[in-house]
Amino acid sequence: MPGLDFDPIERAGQLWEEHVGPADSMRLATSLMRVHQLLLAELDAAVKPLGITFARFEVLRLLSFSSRGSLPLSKIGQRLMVHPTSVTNVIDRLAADGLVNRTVDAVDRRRVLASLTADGRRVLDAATEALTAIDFGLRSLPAGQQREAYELLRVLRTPDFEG
Amino acid sequence: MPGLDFDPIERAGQLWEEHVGPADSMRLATSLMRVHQLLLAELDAAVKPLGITFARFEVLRLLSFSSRGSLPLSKIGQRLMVHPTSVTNVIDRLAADGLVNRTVDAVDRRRVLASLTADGRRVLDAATEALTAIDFGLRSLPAGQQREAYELLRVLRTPDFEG
DNA sequence: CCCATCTCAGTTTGACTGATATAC
DNA sequence: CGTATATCAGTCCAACTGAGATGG
Repeated sequence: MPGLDFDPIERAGQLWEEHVGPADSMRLATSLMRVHQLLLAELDAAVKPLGITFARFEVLRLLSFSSRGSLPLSKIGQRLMVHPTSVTNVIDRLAADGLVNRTVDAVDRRRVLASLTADGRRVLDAATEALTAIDFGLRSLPAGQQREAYELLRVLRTPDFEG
Repeated sequence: MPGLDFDPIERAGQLWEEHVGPADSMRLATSLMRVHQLLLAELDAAVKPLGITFARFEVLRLLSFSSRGSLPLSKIGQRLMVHPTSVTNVIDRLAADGLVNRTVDAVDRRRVLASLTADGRRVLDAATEALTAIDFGLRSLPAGQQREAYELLRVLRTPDFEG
């Protein structure tokens, strides 16, 4: 729809080199911002018919992968790198929609455990199908290059896992 | 600070392969979300002492690169891929802080031109220095790999420029 | 007592929708 | 007239800060 006839980030990079200096990091940072925006819009649109966002899909997926079928909110926050109050918020919404249950951990009653409901499982499966069908918004990149990009970006995530 | 002793996205990818199927696109999409979050937090923190966000920095930079020294809001939206109402919003804030001026285009009076003030120029220069000093949050990646990552991500931006 | 866990209230940001005024 | 430009009102989301309640 919009469609410029040139690459605006490439142009910004050229001007940066003329007026400021080396532009590699500025170009990549700007590019990451824009790719994130495009990707998130596409992923959210894909799961919107199911009444969730991509962020909520990630929570449902994490719960489905847990061995006990439930996880304390604090662990969800650690795994998804989400702020404690944000976890409370997203679980609030998922619970209001009947996709997860909240239960107090009998062993440590400070903890609240979240688990998938039957509806949550159904929504997760449908979302998985919808996202797989669009290759997570990345179909323009062959699988090999997806792996290359993943490995490059992985270095930038090392603060997450003492790497 | 948090610091898991494993890579949570790598683990999610392994479980995805066991339970769902090929995980390349899921891993890259999740990785892009997380890298964006880390990077934006660092870039915003770097320019926060100047009273701006990274998004506002991008507007100031774009204005400084324009040949006339001013741009219609519609053009700003096209170049930065920002929604019209978001442009109005960000220019509102920059104008309230005295960093840009708004003037009506004498040639086409539907248009509003934004231009840098002297203060805006000073803030832009300081922000440029602050961001360059931290290599735009990408110092963990050598310049060569920054270019590789940029080229890979560029493919994902082709919807932006009919490429 | 201190610390961990979760929640609540409220702020900031950015992206969006739909409607409107103005000018070409 | 229809179209383009900008704005306004209001929604939604996510991240955050600071404060508090509860339990180990």
